[in-house]
Amino acid sequence: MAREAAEKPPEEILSLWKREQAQLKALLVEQDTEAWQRDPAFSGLQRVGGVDLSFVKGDSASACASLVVLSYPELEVVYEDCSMVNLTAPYMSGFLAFREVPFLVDAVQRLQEKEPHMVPQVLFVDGNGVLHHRGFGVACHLGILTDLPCIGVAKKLLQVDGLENNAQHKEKIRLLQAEGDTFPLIGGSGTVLGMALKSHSHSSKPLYVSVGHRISLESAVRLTRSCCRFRSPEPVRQADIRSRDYIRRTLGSPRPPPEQERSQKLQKPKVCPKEGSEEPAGEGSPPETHS
DNA sequence: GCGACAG
DNA sequence: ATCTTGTCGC
Repeated sequence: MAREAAEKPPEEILSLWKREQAQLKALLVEQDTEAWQRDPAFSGLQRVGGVDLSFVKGDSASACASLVVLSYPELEVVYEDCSMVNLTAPYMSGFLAFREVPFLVDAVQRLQEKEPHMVPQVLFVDGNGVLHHRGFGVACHLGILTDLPCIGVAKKLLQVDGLENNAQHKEKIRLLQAEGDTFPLIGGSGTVLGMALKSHSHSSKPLYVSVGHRISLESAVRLTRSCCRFRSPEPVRQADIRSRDYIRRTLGSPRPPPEQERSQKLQKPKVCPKEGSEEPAGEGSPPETHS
């Protein structure tokens, strides 16, 4: 049933994907387009969204795609959509969107149809925006396909355009002192591709923020700061937590070793190796928890 | 053969 | 992404 995702796509496909990224990139807007983005207190911002995918452990093709919407500035979850999906494309650095974005777009469209008033005014995406091999990461891709402002938030530095996670980079990280401290990620051409941000006082590893669509880097970093209760922005963190929980509740224990299985084994003793029986004859029926 | 490699 | 418990620290 759960086919594995496809093998590495042939060069021909990668060429098509690169062309598509280039075409969509022409539509990219890397500045603030909304009034609330320029407001010192983000007045007018009421809903922030987050998306993420979590995978079933042994299966690189089965995942739970989740979209959550939080109230701003309270950061309380007001909408959640989790759904199991079967991925087709394999993961390839530089082409993450072709693997994950179709399911995220689906989730956004479901929301737009069913509860348009709940559509978020900005989406936090787990991955990069313009900090990308061809300047068009998954956050840009999702932004263009949904026409929503998007912010790319990665947990690891994507080493592109001269950016390296070398000793100097690590030293800059070490110099990030207080929560909110940043340093620019400057590409070979001198362009600022993103910002490393210490998003939480107790986090030694920074967040790598970059523009997805319809927001400036300055606003993106400022809003990311404003949405972090812990290391990652609350919308993404909630999407992550809830997608994992959904998997655990769904496939986590389809058949939690019921007592019946144990009695069957006793009735049909297959093997009784050696003398020591490790299992105390007792039972361990996990209290069925409902809801 | 070795290093890179968002999620 | 996932494999993984306890553990050190505030």
